Amino acid sequence: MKRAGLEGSLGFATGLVYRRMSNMLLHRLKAYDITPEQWSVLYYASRTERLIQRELGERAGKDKPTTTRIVDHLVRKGWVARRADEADRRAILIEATPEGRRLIEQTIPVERQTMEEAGACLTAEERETLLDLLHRLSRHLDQLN
Amino acid sequence: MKRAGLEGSLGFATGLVYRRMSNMLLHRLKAYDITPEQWSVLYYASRTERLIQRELGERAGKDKPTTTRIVDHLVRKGWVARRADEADRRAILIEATPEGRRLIEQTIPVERQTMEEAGACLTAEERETLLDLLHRLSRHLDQLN
DNA sequence: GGTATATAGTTGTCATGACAACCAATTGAG
DNA sequence: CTCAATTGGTTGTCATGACAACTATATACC
Repeated sequence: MKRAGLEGSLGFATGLVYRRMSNMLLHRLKAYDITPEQWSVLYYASRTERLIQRELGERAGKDKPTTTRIVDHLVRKGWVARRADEADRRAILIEATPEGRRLIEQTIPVERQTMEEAGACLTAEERETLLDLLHRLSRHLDQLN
Repeated sequence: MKRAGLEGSLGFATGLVYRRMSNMLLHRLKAYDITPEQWSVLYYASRTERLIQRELGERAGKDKPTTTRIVDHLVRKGWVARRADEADRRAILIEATPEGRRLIEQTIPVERQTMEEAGACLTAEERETLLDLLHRLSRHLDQLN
């Protein structure tokens, strides 16, 4: 199919969709004073015990400096705590506080609902297809480095 | 299908793919001293005559402040010029310079090739499907505002 | 054991993107 | 015509993300 401008570019198309989705979620989360990126980090922090900062960042898809700064924000807001790792003194264990856990439980439905509405123009099957294609791309791009 | 963590979230998946693709292109364009976002704006500037800054930003999917700043960079590098619009004295016409046009012609194959490699894990048909789903999402999200 | 290398984290700088506040010019309603 | 609202653009602030440089600790190799 012939497309005008950059509409045929995968990078351009994913960027547009990502920014719009992220923005939509930003507004829905505004009442909770948390950004989508902070939310994803707090989410993973709340799901796992004994997670060091590097692992947390990797799961959330963030690099080291970004992880440091997002965790800084979460600490300042009282949603996670940094704790020494006695086994490896370079490492820092990140733990969600009770307030952080409460916030995540409250907002999981907000995230779900937002993604639901964002994807409402697609059938359930199309959404599955899209997720599958994105996951394959993601893994492929990870390997290219 | 059951997925761990945020893998089932469309926002998380598109964000991951977008960042990785954008990063890949950033490296490929490094030799030309242009970022992917600047590239997309210069691309549209080079495709159309008599484009005012707002229109340019809209096509490239940027808001007003972002457009101002990206155009600032492009002007500093000598790839576009700002020109008064006699019909509307609020508006500014953006025009790609010959150097800007030369750069875009040189780098269009770089962008194409990069997206080609990025999408190499998908069949041509899957790529079409993906683009179609993304375009539909993009339009849908635009309407939600 | 001692040195080179790798790993975990922090900090600084820059580009992008979101938002709000602002200026100037244009449009529209009366 | 006049004043209010809209439109085009800029600037400031903050969060995110990329990169490089740096510190401190751990691991590997001789």
